[in-house]
Amino acid sequence: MASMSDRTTPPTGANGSGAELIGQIAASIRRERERSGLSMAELARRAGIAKSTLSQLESGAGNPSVETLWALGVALNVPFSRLVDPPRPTVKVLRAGEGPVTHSEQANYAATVLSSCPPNARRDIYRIEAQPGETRASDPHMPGTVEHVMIGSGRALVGPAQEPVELGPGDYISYPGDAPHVFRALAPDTLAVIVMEHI
Amino acid sequence: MASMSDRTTPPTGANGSGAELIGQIAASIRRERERSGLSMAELARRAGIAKSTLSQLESGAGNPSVETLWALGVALNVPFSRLVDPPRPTVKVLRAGEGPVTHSEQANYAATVLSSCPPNARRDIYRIEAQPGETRASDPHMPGTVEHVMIGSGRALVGPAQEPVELGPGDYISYPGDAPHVFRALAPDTLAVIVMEHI
DNA sequence: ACCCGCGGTTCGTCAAGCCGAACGATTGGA
DNA sequence: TCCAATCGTTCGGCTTGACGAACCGCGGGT
Repeated sequence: MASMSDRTTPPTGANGSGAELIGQIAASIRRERERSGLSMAELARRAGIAKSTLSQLESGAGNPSVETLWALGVALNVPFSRLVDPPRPTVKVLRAGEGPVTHSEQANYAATVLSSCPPNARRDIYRIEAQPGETRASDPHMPGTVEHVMIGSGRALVGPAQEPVELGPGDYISYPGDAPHVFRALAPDTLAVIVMEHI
Repeated sequence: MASMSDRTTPPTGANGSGAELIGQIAASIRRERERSGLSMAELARRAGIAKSTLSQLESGAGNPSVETLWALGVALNVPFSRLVDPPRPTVKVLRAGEGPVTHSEQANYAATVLSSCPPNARRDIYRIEAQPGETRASDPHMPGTVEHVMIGSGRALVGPAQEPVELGPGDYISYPGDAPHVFRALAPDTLAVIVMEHI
């Protein structure tokens, strides 16, 4: 079980495409609107669209333009993606020892994927267990990527390749992941979490 | 500076709305298409749309329907949201001691917001430093929320309220955040990271 | 030189989104 | 009871997105 995937907003391809999509949007809009207790007229007014348009959208007669949908997202104060992809989650536990296959392994470096998104979605979570040794440099990832690192125990030198920062237990750093960056353990059994988000 | 916000895909409202949006979409589509080395004709074919449509979209003459945009997302194998919101990040460091104002503080519990998203976006990152004591129960958050917890040091009982799990250093768990759940430290100075994502 | 294929843009047509207004249905107050 | 306000739906129209075909520009093969 190397993947441990959980879904997000992936163009899955296994998607019923058209009708399926607008059905979800219709349901999502109605759900979010009712959740925030607005009437169609009020929501339409805030979003700057005709209430007739909104009515048709919620009734599933759809395929709105992105501007329209965006306006609704703004008015509902809800991230765009939630309107096109409603989800439901589950519980997962991963014991310290049992890496579900340690993803990337090198002499002094062991990373485990805790939670990843399908093909190339929005964020991955890694557990890093590292031993002191030479600097481990990562090539830039997708543009727009951000990495968040939190040290659990030990010490590490981490951050942008040009100006890494020394961190200890409880320390946190975030930096662009689309530029060269490094991670080097300074103490034995250094434990860290890396959240890599692709935005 | 309780916020430490970084942007994502929020209907920010401070958005140049129309033209701004379709401009971003135009750029994103072109960027992603070229990144995957496809020609307009080929991408249009895979997405099942007319290449003329694609041409107009990339040229900024836009406001595509969601179906069209979704089809492109599928063909490009890229999450929907990336097509409407490209970002750029910065570096931030937070030393163990210096909570930027410890966000939520109780006798045996101290949570610090490491990284949060505007109003109600997609994910927040917390650092938890807890002392043994009574169980700390969290009310459900937004529907669709998922929490990821990684223990850095110490021990803690964490998970769904009905069936929490005991975790030690390096242990990881994820569970629905829209249902009641708990976090109880079992050892002094228990350190944890919580990634809360709103999907 | 010629032609064929390919990448990208432009044009004319058709369908569909979006809009304002008008329409039943329901609720609450004078 | 009647009126007014609100909520949601439905109906012409104007606008615009999506499509196919035709159109330039280019390179490679014969």
